[in-house]
Order: sequence, then structure tokens, then C-alpha cells
Amino acid sequence: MSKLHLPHIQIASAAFHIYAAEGPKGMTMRKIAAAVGVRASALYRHFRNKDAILDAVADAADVALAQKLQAPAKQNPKKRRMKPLIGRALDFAVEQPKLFRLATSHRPRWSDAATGAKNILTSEVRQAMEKGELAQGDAKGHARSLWAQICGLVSIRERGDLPDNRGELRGAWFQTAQAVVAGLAPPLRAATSRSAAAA
Amino acid sequence: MSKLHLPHIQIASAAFHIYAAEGPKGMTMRKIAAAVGVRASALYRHFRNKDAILDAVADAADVALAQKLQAPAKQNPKKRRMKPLIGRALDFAVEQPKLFRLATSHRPRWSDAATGAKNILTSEVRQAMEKGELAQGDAKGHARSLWAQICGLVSIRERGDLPDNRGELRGAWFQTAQAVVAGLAPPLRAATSRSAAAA
DNA sequence: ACGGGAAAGTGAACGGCGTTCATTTTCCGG
DNA sequence: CCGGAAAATGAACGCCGTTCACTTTCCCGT
Repeated sequence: MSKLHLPHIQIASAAFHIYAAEGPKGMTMRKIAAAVGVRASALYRHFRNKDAILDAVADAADVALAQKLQAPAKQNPKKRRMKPLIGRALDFAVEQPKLFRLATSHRPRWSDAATGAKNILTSEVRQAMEKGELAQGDAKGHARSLWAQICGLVSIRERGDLPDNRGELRGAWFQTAQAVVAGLAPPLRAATSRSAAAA
Repeated sequence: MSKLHLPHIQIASAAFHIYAAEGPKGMTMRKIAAAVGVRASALYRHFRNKDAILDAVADAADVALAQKLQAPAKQNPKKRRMKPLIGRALDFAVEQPKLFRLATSHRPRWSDAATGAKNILTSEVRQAMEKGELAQGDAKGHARSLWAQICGLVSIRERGDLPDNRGELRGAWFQTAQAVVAGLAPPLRAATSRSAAAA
């Protein structure tokens, strides 16, 4: 396991904040270096290149998103989980649009870290299945569908094709969210023919 | 109406091809200029700056996507439209990933051009509603939900979280697509007849 | 047919970018 | 306290988008 150098963390953290505030074009080697009180060339002692730093930032963004997704501990175990979960994801996307985009689309693959958004989401879905809120089935597949819908909603929102008014916006979100959950909801009849293979 | 200068078109088209092949970082003022046989500084006689060229490329990508989305003319009017439509969208995303990303996420707003993907999609949805394939309701809202799901699917596919195997991939796509259409489907209609056993 | 003015193209230059490299500074264990 | 390793430096390279004064090209009104 790598030694997790301190300067490594300082650099990644500085880059993270710059990225969150100014986006990809604002995150510059020289600016990152300045933020940690050093010259740009010094960064190369700790990261192979800029992309490596961006990877670290993306990991951090993924973790930040995962933390936001995680249900609050005090949550009433009888309450439904899915709509609040979607709400939290959308909140994160609105509060930190650049980090959300990075977390959901930068890396070639989802982080498999236990603390990553993917695993948090899957675990939430699994709990919802156990309580009958979602149809029994492949938890990974359900998580995928749910996540696809969330990403899509955010993508559309960013294109400005959702109402600007806060209340209507929320309504449109949940109208769509409802469509998703309905698609995954316990069958009025048998829904999926394939669920055996993947688990 | 602007005069639709010829050089304008040449430049945009060169930029389009470069972007499709090499992505955002490959699309350089100097390269575009070389492709039309001119120096970089000459481009500024026709476009205010690089972003303006990128806007033109994004418009072109939107139109290309719309053409792909449009149902083939010979289509049997009795056949279902939604799943083939989703299939075409996904095909485009696989064949031209960079153009798809640009068309779906570059601009601040959807193009309202009649030939844009947004309008084609809405019109397809409207026809599906008329035939009872989708529940009656707000066509725009349905189109939004559908498009959200498609964008999300593509986004997830690009992260590598879908099977690599071609058949399974298709299966996973349509499993998810089914969840969407189910969410939008008329309340009591016979559950979308064919379950999507690809493989 | 031609002169002149507008449009288009040029080449050099600017500052900023990521990255490299030889050199210098800083740090710390024996 | 010293010597070598680690870290930081500053200058440089090539590419980027963009600007500007200048030249070339084109075409329209006389």
C-alpha cells in the first residue's frame, strides 16, 4: 500500500478546491502549485502529470458524492428511501455541478472503493429491495437504472430544459423520478425474465 | 437572416470532422485552419473565437444525432417505436461517442431547431402516445424522461459499468430501457409484451 | 477597363499552458 | 557535522488561443 504522502494530499486537496470553484479550465498546474506555496515544476515530484492529479480529484469528488448520497443515520427505517436518495443526488449536482460532472463522467470506470458512490448507491438499493420498496432482482442492475436516470436528469437540467422556478423544478424532478421508481417497482406482474445470472 | 457564408461552412465542417476524430483537445485553431488551407489567424475573420466554432460543431452534432434518431420512413406503422428509438440513440452514442457527448452536454440549452434532436424525439414520443404505446400525458415531459434515461445509460456505458460482451450489453441496455418505458407506460396495459431476452 | 476600397489572408508576437532538466537548496540519519 | 537523498527552483521548449499591423485578393461603380 502506497505511503499516502502528506504533500500528495495537500496537492490533491488544493486541486480539488480549485476544480470545484473554477472547473477544468481553471485548474492549472501553476495555480495548484501557488495554492500549496510552490512552483509548478515541483508538483512533478509527487504526481506524474496533470492527469494524475485530475484522477485524484475525481476520486475525491466520487467520495464527496457518496457521502452526500448516504442516508442520514437517524433515518426512520420505515420511510421510503428511494425518493430522498434521488433528492440528495440532485442536490449534490446543483450544489457542486463541476464535481458532479467529474465524479460521474471523468473516469473510465467507476471507482470500486467501498466509500465510492457506486457502492453506497448499490447498498441503498439493496436495502430498499429488502423492504419491498423495489422489486426483488439484481441489485446492481437496479442501481444502474437508477443511476442512469439521475445522471440523465442532471444532464437535462444543466441544458436548461427544466423549469427555473424552484417548486416546479422539484416537481418535474420527482415526476421523472417517479417514472423511474415505477419502472423498478414491485411487479404487478412478473417484470424481468433475467435476474439469475449476475448475482 | 445571415448569409450563410461558404467559408463559414467549410470551417465548421473541418472542425466537425476533427472533433469527431480527435475530441475536444484535438480540435485546435491551427489544425482547423490547416484543414481548410489557411493560417489560424484567418479563422477570426469568420468566427469570433474558438468557442463560436465549437458552438457550430455542437449544432452540427445535434443535427447528426437527430437524423440518426428519426425513424426510417418505411417503418411499419404498427410496430413499436420506443425501443428501436432507444436503440438508435445508443448506436449513435457508440459510433460517435465524442459527438454524442458534445450534442448532449455542450450547449447551455437544447437547440430549438426543428431539425434538432429535441424536436425529433418529442415528435416520436407524440406518435407513440397516439398509438397508445405510451401513456397519454405531457409529450415534453415524456420526452424528457426518455432522454434522461438514454443520456444516463450512455454515461454509465462509457464508465465501463456495462458488460463488454455485445449480446449481454444489448440485453442490459434493453433491460434498463424496459424499466423506463414501463415507468411511462399506460397504467393497465398488458405489460410490454416481449421481455427482452437477448443473449 | 480600371481604380479603389472592402474583404480575406499573413506572419510575427503575446501571454499562458503542460512539461523537462540541470542546478541549487533543504533536510535528516550516521 | 557531514554527506547524500529528496525537494524545489528557474529557465527553457513547444503548443495553445488570440491580436494586430500589414499585404494580397477580389469585385463593383464609374
